[in-house]
Amino acid sequence: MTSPLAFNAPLLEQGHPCADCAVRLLAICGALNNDELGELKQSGANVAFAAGDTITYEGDVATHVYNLTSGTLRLSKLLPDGRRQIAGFLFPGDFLGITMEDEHAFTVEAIGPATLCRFARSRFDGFVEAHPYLERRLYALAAHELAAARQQLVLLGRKTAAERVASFLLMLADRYESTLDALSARDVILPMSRSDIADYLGLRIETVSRELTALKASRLIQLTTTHNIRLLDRERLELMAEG
Amino acid sequence: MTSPLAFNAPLLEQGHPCADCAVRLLAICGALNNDELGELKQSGANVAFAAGDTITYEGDVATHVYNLTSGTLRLSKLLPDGRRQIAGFLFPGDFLGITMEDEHAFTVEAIGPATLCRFARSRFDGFVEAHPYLERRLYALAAHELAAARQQLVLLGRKTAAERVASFLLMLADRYESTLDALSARDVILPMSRSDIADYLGLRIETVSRELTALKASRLIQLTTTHNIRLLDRERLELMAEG
DNA sequence: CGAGCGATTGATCGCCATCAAAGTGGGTGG
DNA sequence: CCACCCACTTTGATGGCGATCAATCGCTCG
Repeated sequence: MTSPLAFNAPLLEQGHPCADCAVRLLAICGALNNDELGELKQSGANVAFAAGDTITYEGDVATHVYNLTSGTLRLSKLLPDGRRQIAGFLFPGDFLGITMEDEHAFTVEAIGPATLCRFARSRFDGFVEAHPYLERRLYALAAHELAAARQQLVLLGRKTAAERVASFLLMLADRYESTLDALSARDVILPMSRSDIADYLGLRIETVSRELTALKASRLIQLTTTHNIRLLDRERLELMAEG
Repeated sequence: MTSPLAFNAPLLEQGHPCADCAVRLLAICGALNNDELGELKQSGANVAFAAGDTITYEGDVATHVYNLTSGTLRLSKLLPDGRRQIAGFLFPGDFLGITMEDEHAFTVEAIGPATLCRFARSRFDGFVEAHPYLERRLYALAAHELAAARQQLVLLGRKTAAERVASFLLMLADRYESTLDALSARDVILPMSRSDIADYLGLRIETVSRELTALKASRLIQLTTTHNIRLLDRERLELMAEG
């Protein structure tokens, strides 16, 4: 899971190809000025995916990098017998393609309809080389993702089911909080299914469901709909998340 | 867990401060020529730690970066009630300091006696800025660590105790295999205690011990000493590691 | 209105944790 | 040099959390 790490950037003139991009100030584009953005855009293309579509397969050659402009993605890995672990979710503004390997280490799928800004890896690499601060930005993104992944190691290695679910809700809330178009940090939208949550938290869907029910019974959350949760007592939720 | 990612580099003249460094070709130093290495070395200092010493505390301000020259380190994080998760181990040649945050996210401790090459973060950052390919190298390191951490997520989220222990032994073997001074990929040295292994694998020490005993009984490994294991059937071990 | 899928709730099972005790080995002091 | 000590490891007995198996609910869409 990543945070948008928003940047300040000047407004674009009308007609610029990125002028109406919702995530222009996030991810890597926020570090670029108009001219650079135009230059980069020339080698990019908008691509759309439907719910459930696969963007990249684990093991495939990594020919492109992407910026997620709308929707939510999941990064997952399968064991031979079908057990699945979701390594993280990507939200609008997130960059997809931090790797030095030739092959994708994870399968990336669209949870709902999603649009991405795609660049050929070769051209992107060349562009990065010509813009050193982009390199630094990519490094910062990688370092940030690394910290998040290691935090998730603590969750998977040592937390109870209740702690995992509480942590997950707070993570999502923080994520929305740091995003520009957040309604409120209290109202968390879960774009993913219970199955996705379970595979992210190292649990089964029944356990996720039970823990959510328990949180509701304790008046810590309110299940507005299946995919909308209101945090009623953030403080107690934080205590619960950390054991 | 990281791999050394060795580089080719010219021999140093006698008297160079890094001439007798065992890990000069690994980590980030391998990407530098003599003059650059000398320049970097001027701002660095060798520091030694004893078994159990803490190099950095979780939450402390990150004032330095390090290159591990000898020994093994563990990166760990504690929950308020004392539960511990080890996020990874560092081996000679590994770089310590991939972060964009001001504070250390993890506690780093020496498992046995260890020596490190230390640099003030401010000076190191300046040096990196002046040497763009170092920046790229750091990015590659971060990407590599990220891939390793995400692989560990699969282990912690979805693997059984037996699979975790088998995976761990193979990871260590791969690690030694890619290191120059490896005796043989069959003979794995475990510098860390059973407690460290358990906290890395999300298990208890009793379970680690039991699984090692079981592997021995199945003739998959041989416990030369408590901290030396010989892999007798790598193929079956690999099957076991992946479920 | 009915079909079908995802989510919830309930009952039972099993893996690994926990509690407990014995074994082992390395280091120190007599 | 040896005996003791202490920490680490191994082995054994039992228990609990979350998985598994199973049934029902409820929403969405034809």
